[in-house]
Formats: sequence, structure tokens, C-alpha cells
Amino acid sequence: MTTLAASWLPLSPGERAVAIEVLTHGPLSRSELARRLDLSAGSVTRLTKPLIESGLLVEVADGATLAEVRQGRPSQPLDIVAESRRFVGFKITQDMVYGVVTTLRSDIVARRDRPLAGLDPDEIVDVLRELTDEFERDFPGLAGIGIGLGGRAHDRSVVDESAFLDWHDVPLGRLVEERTGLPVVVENDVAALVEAESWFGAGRGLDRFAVLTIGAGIGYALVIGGKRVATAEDGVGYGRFWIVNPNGPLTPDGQRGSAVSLLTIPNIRYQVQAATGQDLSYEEILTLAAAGDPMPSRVIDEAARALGTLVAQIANFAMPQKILLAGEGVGLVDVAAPAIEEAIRANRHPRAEPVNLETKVSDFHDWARGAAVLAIQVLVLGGVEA
Amino acid sequence: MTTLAASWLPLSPGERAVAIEVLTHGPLSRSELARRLDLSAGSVTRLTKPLIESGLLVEVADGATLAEVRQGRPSQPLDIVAESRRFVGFKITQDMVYGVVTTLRSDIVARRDRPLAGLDPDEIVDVLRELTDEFERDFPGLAGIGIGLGGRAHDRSVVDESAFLDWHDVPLGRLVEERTGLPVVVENDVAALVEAESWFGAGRGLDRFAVLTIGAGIGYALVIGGKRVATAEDGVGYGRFWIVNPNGPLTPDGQRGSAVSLLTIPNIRYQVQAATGQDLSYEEILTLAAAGDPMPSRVIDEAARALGTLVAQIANFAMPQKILLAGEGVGLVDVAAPAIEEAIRANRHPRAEPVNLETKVSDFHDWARGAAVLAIQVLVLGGVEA
DNA sequence: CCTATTGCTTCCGTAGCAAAATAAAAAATG
DNA sequence: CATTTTTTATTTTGCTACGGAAGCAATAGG
Repeated sequence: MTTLAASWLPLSPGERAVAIEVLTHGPLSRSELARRLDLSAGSVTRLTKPLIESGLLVEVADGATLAEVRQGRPSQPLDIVAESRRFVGFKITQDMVYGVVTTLRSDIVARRDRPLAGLDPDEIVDVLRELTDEFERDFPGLAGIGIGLGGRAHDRSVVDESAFLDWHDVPLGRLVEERTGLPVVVENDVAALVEAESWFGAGRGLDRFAVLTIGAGIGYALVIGGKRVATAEDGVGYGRFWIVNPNGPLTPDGQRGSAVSLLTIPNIRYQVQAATGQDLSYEEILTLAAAGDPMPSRVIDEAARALGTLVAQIANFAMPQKILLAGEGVGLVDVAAPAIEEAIRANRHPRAEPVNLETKVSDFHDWARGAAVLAIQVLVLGGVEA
Repeated sequence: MTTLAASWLPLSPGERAVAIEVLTHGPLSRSELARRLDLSAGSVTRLTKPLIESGLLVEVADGATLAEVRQGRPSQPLDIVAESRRFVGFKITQDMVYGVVTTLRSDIVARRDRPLAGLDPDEIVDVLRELTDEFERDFPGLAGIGIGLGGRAHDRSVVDESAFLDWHDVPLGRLVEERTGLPVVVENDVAALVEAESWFGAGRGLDRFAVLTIGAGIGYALVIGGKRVATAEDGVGYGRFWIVNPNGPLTPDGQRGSAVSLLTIPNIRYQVQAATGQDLSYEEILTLAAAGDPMPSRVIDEAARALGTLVAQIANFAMPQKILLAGEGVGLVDVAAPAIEEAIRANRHPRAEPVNLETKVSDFHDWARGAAVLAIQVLVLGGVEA
């Protein structure tokens, strides 16, 4: 199966488009593919033939799946052989490495985490090698590794700069390739998550798609025509200068009243501690706010209004078809949804389309999965530019 | 010349791409065209041949133009015969119709305005007919008419709704076609201005381009990949709910502290009048502010900070390569540029790319020119979807 | 006069579409 | 119930447009 997979690589642009469409949008018949890709039926026949012969696609019996009885010749759905290759994804945080193994479809089939003793490149590469070895025992023939971390990367390989690791110009891709013998893709963690959502998640098939992540920091990305718009700010931390409320709180991070000050987990905890003296966890703060405890309620309510304002501004100015809220800090939405909606309403024209907002609480394995998706994109289908 | 022009219409997609590139980016050699359009040299030869034979393109002698002496066979620039067709553009305001005649390149060759007695569709159509007749006398063989107005239009023909004219579902395109015998294109005025800037102005060749207009109201448009992103808000007035400063002034239009309240000409005049009792013109207010008169200075300074904040938010969230400020109300920029820049800086990451901001004071003839460009796009080159 | 360089043209193989042909099922008809 | 018609899916078949390679054209520099 693995040797066969090697013959996938040289895909023509047309073949790649077909493969990606089937990969990201479940089983599809040839005629459905023709409609989605704006190809003629004839071209689809021509393009799918070699893909089926090479084993990347298979004709699946629809039978039970299609409940609806339609007229005409029944379609013959094509599907990708998702189990044929496995990918590893890692997310590196300050104190842990989170790892997952996924299929071609990015379904997670295994998880494995490890605490970090130190942040030296060598130590971290060692941990990655150990985890990869353990994964390899359970899933022989791994196809490649994706690594996501907070910071800037270039060429899908070198970490230019990562503040929380205190790294500069670390050729992480090469180091891990040398130790594991597997191809490696390195990327900023938000970029990786965005790619995953863009191919397999909330952004599937959309032309304009925005992602806002809330966690230790703020992340933002705009995907247009399937490509994330790259900016000079990537990886240096968004939101420190998004002044949502000039009279807002001043915190150790970010400008007064900035998105970072108002919304990130450390700064919400800081605000509550400054006001009450208690050092509470984010979850405790949310619980207290939901119960109506005044100080946490005030902080959470202000955060909710800030979030709603930001969402409205993104909708007003970037005009995405959908906005995805992700990260560990979106628990806020469960507790304070009305305040968020109220703030969106106040900052948006009543005749404008309602904001298509989706919330996805992401744990660290979701970030690791994003890195695995990047590996899938780059290693299997090739040609996805940085 | 005009009969010949009729043979232009059936352009293949490739031919159209070549024609548009030459039209919007001056004379270009075949090899330059190949580079810009990502075509092979052979294809360019094939595509240009019929365009030259039909008379749309001509080979121009470069000789003097190319000062630089290069090696190799000299290139043979191709240019479009801009003078071969004339287009009419109209901008309808509450009390005037502004008209222009342009070449294919959208250069204005004549202007003609007329005050409006009433706002009935019939009356306005009459005025448009009269102006068109006068233009036709000077430039026989006009190719078509573009009309821009504040409001919503569909199918480039029917005005769904225009608040300032109190129109609903007026088939303006058909009415004017019946009276003038010329093909007519009707569009929202901001959309028309954006198309003009996108083809011939600040947005030429850019992939992501934002336009913010300030005048009687606020206009906003985002152009991605050469196409303006359409929204449900188009034509109903942007900025009434863009709350820039929750503690800002309350005015007859817009929410408290909204972009409309802070920035539009009528609301700036209202603020100054409310504070000083004097009914000053916008220009007078700018002059007084520049001279340091306290009340106008306060209002203009607050407007400048609001504008800077908006520009920063657009840059942060929509990530355009350039932002164009246009409209009658951008005189603000001359008087209060430092305050605007300061506000941009305060709302944007210091490591982000500097905002590529261009200001263009637009009079009503520029709006009319925009409408003419729309006519060029739709009538001559065809196939530019709404 | 020769070579290098750049621009344009010619020619051929391929990838795409459109339309016709074929396939397979449901619905209509006698 | 058998047969025809309709509908939808796929394959086959010409035709067209594009890219690539080779060739021709026109200039600069030696």
C-alpha cells in the first residue's frame, strides 16, 4: 500500500483538483464532480481513470447510502482510500507536545502527548522523535509529519522566530527529518489550523472565510479562494493593537482595551485577579460568571461585547461568508452568547446579511491535527504553495 | 469606425483578457503580455492577430518612447485604439445630473451638467436624453451610456430602491434605452466608481483592494481578484452602524459615534452648527480647523481619528494591498493627516506592513466617469458579470 | 562577420469542452 | 405485464485553445 502510494505524486493539475475535491467532500459521483469543478463530464472520466487505476480512488457501492430513489442511471460514487496512508501532526506548546496520527481524511486515529522538560531545539526534537517512534510501532509506514507552533516559519521548514520558545532561525524541519527519516512540514500553528478548517472543516468549499482564535493569544486569518492571505503580522501575535474599547482595562499584555487585553485567557484571569485578589482558572471564572458572581460577570460581559464587536468588524470589512471562532478561549461563547450577539447587532447594519458565525472549541489535539493536514497537503498532493 | 467596432463584440475569453490588459495597462509588447497574462508567446501571437485585423489593437512605433537601449530584437508594442468609441457616463444627485463623455481608456473628453427640477423618473430620463443628444451632436456614434446613482440596482438596469430619489423598482435602463436608442448600464454609484478605479485607477492590477468613500454618506467596497464583493448592504448606506467611538457625537444620521456621524459632510456640518450656532460649509469648516479655530478643530480632529481607526480596521481585517479614500469629503486628509496617521498607528501592529493608503478627491464628474467605465466593461468587452 | 540576446512566429502534442452515443434505471403507456 | 419514453450517468468522439520547442527576425557587442 505504501509503495503504491508513491505513484500518486505526479498528479496533473486536473487530477489534483479531482483528488482534493473527493478528499475534502466525501464520496462524489463523476457527474457531481463535473458540476463542482466546472469540468465537462468527459474530462472527469478522463481524469478519474488513472486515479482509479493507481488505487487512489475507488468506486464505492452506494446502495444503502443513497436513500432517495431517483430516476435515471444511478450514479457511481468515487471515494478516496483514506486508510492508505497515515500522517503525524504535532503541536508544540510551552510545556507539552501534543501528537496525533490521522488518515488521509484527517480523522484522528491515535493521540500521544508528552511533557517538555526544556525548550532547547535538541530536547524538543528528541521528544518528537520518541513520539514518532511510538506512533510508527502502532502504524508502520507513516507518510510524513506536520509540526505547528506559535511563531513565524518560512519554507514550511525553518522557524524564523518563536517568542515562547525563544527560538531564532531554527531549521526544525531538517532536524526532525534527520532524526526520523520522514518528510516534515513546519508551520505557524494558526496557519495550520486554518488550512485544516479550510479543507476539512468549517471553511470547506467557501471562497472567503475568516478564522479568529482565542487562547493564550489572539489569532486571525483570512482565507480567500482557498488560500490564506499572508501578512507581516503572522506569528508575531494579532490583536495587541486592535483597540476595541479605548476605555477598556489595562493589562500586562496588549494596549489598553485591546482585543488581547479583553479576550485572551491570561488577561481575563489577570483582570479577575486584579479585581478580586483570587487566582482563578479560566473555567472557574466562566462558571462563576454564569452563576452571576458580579466581578467575573463584569469581566466576561466586557469580553463578550468586545468579541461581538470584533466579529462585526470582521464581517463589515472583510465580508467573509463565514467566521470561525476557535481556540481554548471560546468557552466564553457558551456563557455569554446574548451579549456577543447584542454587540454584533449594534455594530452591523440591520439589512446586512446575518453573520455566519461558527464556534469550535479546540483542544490542543485539534491544533496537532491542523499540522497533520498541512503534511497531507504538502506531501501527498504536492504543489500547495506556502 | 463605428461599424467596424461592432465586429469587436464576440471576443473569446483569451482575446478579452488581452484586450483588457492592453486597455488598462497602456501599450504592451506581445512578450510583456505573455508574462502578465501567464500565456505562452505563441498564444499571444494567435490572440492578438484577429484583434489587430479587426482594428481594436494597433502596433505602435515605440522608437522615442523606449529610451532604454536593450539588446535583442526590439519589441513591438500594441496599443488599443482608444479614440475609436465614445461612452457617456452620468451621475445623478439630488439636484444635478453630471455627465461626461470618455474614450475607451476612460479619458474624459467632454463634461456637461444640468440642474434637476424634479426627481420623477420621467423628468430625469428627459434630462438624460437632452444631455445625450447634446453629446451626440459633438461626438456622433456614441457607443453606450452608464448611469450611477446612490441606491440599489440589479441586472445593471433596474433601480430597486433609491432613498434620495424616493424610487422603487424603476426600470431606468430600459427607459433611457427607449429614449436614446443607445445601450444603457445602470449601477450603484460607489460600485461604478470602484470599477473605474479597479480598471484604470488606484486598484489597477491589484488582487485585494478596498475603497472607502466619504461624502454625503459613507461608501465601502472590497475588490478581490478584480471583482467587487457584493453584499446585502450595498446601496443602503454603509457606516451607520460602524461604531468607531461609543462616546462620540450623536447626530441626526447614524448611531452615536458611528462612522456616518463622525465623518460625513452633513454630520460634520451639523456638529459644528450644534456647537457654534454657525451654519458653515464643509470647506469653511476645514479652513477654520486648519487655522486652529477651536470648535471646528475639535470636530475635524475627532473625524480624523475616526478615519484613521477605520482605515486601520480595514487593513487589519480585510488585508487589502491598497486602500483608496475617495469622495467629496476627503479634504479632511489635507487638513488632518497627522491625526489620521496617528490613529492608524495606534490601531495596528508596529510590525504589520504599513497601510498603503491613497487619497483621491473626487468631484461628481469622477463619479460620472465611473459610470462610463461600467458601460465600457459591459458593452464593449462584454461578459463582465454583475 | 560572428555570437549572444531578445521578440515574435510556426508547428505539434495535449487537455479541455461540446455533442453524440451508450448505459441504466424509473415512469408512463398500451 | 411488456414496451416505450423519460431521465440521469457515463463514455466516446471530434474540435479548439493552450503550452512547449524549434525556428526566424532584429538588434547589440565583440
